[in-house]
Amino acid sequence: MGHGYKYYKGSDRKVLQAVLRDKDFYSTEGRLQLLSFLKKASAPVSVPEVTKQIGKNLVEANVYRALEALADAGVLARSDIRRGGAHYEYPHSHHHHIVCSNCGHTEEVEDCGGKSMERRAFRNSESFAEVRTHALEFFGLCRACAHAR
Amino acid sequence: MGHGYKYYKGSDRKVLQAVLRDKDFYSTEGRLQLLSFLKKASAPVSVPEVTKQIGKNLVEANVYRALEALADAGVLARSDIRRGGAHYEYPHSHHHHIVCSNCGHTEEVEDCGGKSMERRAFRNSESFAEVRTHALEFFGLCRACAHAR
DNA sequence: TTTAGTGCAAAATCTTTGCAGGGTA
DNA sequence: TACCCTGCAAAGATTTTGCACTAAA
Repeated sequence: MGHGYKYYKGSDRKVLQAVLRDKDFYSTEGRLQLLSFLKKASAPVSVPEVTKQIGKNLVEANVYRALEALADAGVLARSDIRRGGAHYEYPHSHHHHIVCSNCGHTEEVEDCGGKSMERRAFRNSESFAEVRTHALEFFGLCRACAHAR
Repeated sequence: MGHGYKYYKGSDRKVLQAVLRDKDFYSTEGRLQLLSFLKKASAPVSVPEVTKQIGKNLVEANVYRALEALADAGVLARSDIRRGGAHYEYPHSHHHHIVCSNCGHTEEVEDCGGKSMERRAFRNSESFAEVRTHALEFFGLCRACAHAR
């Protein structure tokens, strides 16, 4: 069995181009900007945020289309973080998040044994042909918000 | 340590009234209808869906307020299920869902060792004072959609 | 040249907010 | 009575859609 990733050589831009081609996406300027931006971001970002930060080169409607497609293809990870809509991030590693219910502060959580959970969920399911992915989020109170009570 | 639930005697309505009072909510007609509806539902439901189904007795703005408050108090469970906004359900038991990415078909998944995951996430976190809950969803393809390819 | 991606504009959905009046403890 | 809850109305945020045009393969 393979190792599950590809070794891309070259500059960041070329890496991202290769990622896109590998998934049968046209390698366009807009998508390269999106991926590049998300690759540098340190937390999941919402569509309006991405759009605003990148500037006028991209239209919001299209960012929705692009990020959703990239997430469906597994190039990006989507998390529903209970703060106004879907958030996306570049999955440097497989992980999840703890989110402060009060202020939205986010911290990464290392892997949870996700693949084995997926396998178990699939085995016990009655009507599913495959399980492709999962989403896991923890919610609580960060120390700052806990103090402010 | 306790067993984590209360034994309520009496009719459904009285049970729900007790649940509400127990959490310091006023026991109002609107909330009783919401809880009663969700208790019978077989899958997580969105706010617009609940509102439409229950009828004119409730205003959407209020359903948002009520369900969010009840979820925060632990009376309901919220799942962000990648289908247009938050969904709520009456937690007959602690469980999660597998959702078909194609058609939205939903099936329940038994518990995942959630409490121990929460404890582990909390222990490894750097800036959190507590972890209260978690959300976990699996995504895949149901058999019907897999065949239709 | 064939197919996919994009900008633009409009609409549909989902959600929040403020406030005055009515219900619950 | 005191406080919470609700309806109403309005605004804000998020997301989807159609279509003509452009860019990538």
